[in-house]
Amino acid sequence: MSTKAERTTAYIIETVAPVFNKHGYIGTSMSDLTDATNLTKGALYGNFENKEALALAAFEFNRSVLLTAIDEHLSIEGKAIAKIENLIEFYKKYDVFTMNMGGCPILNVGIDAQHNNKLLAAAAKETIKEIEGKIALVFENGINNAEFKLPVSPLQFSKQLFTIIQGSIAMATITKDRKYLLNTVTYLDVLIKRELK
Amino acid sequence: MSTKAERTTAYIIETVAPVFNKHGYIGTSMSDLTDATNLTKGALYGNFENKEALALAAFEFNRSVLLTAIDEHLSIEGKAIAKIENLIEFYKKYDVFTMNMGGCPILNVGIDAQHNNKLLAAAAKETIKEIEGKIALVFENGINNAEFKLPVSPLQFSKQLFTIIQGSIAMATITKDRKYLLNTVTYLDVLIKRELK
DNA sequence: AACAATATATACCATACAGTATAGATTTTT
DNA sequence: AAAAATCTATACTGTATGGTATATATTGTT
Repeated sequence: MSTKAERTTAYIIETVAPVFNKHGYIGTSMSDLTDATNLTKGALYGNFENKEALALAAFEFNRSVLLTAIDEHLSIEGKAIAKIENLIEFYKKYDVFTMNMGGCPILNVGIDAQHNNKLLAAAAKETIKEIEGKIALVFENGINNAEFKLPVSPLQFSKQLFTIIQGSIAMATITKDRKYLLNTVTYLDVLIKRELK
Repeated sequence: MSTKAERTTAYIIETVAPVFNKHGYIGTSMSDLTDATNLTKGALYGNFENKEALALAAFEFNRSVLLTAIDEHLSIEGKAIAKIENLIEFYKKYDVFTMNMGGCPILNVGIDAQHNNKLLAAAAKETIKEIEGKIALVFENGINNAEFKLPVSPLQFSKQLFTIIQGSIAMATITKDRKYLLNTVTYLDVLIKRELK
């Protein structure tokens, strides 16, 4: 069983994660965090070196939740196309999924941290690479199993797929209109079926 | 001719615009602005009511520059398809275009202001609507002139086009890799030619 | 149960923040 | 060129910021 301190650290991270994700690195103050956690500064600074370490742990937490969900949707039994379709279905409800974490962590941190925190910005960039790689792997398997052919390399196709997904997330976020997710991602489904021959 | 005060106000706006666009509403301090403008707080508060008014004027400025460029690219002589292609060509070099303003104002402000400033968030949302409308109008003209048919309504098609564009902007921004712009927007060109029948 | 180790609360830094009052400088108008 | 109007610099609020020192509580260990 985990020690009390470990549980406190975990509690801080998961409580603080949506606050950072919503208000950004600079937009989140230490008192926002003491308010959210009902802990004092002493507790926070006892478990984390500084605000930056807290923000990094918070992003790492959201990132992990997201990557786990993506892995789950890509690892269902069946053909590669089914896996991709399953992932697209996941992104159709992405707004609901990211509700608790306060929006898409990649987009929020990636944009917010761009000129405010190098480590966070690098972490967001790295997460994109990771997801693209996971999707590319599925395409690669599909090709190797003679399921389909692609007009471009698996990684390139994966990048373009994820770009469109991230576009629909950005638009849905900024306009607060989930139709962007539904429509664009539905369109994606049609597109992929046409492209994979 | 414009008065001195008007010129100062204009100077403040254009100087302050990229600072706000890069560092966000909360991430930008009044001393950042006095540094950038080489003016004192007295000058800034003499020309603007408060920080929020400055941020709104700054966004309005960037938005206007962007909309003017879009208008220009959509109003060339020729068929609707040529206009759309011209717009896509513009977005291929969007990173260069937005360099001076510190990145895409719609994306930056739209994400940054989401949980930090309602007026700015609303302004970003409104700008998206405006651009979508402009693009939709071109599609509408193309249909009316019997240039092509669309699988969905002009506005819907415009929304999907702009979503993909904004996706490539988001990805290029977060990963600091302009290939996302080049590749995705090139892909868009192929896609449109196939879709417009 | 007692002790050592650790975690948290409190009180406190120095600094930075948005915003203001006002005096002095600069425009604009006459 | 003088007067009125306007703009800008300076000095100053009160508050909030991230971070720290230390005393007190709470754990984990024997």
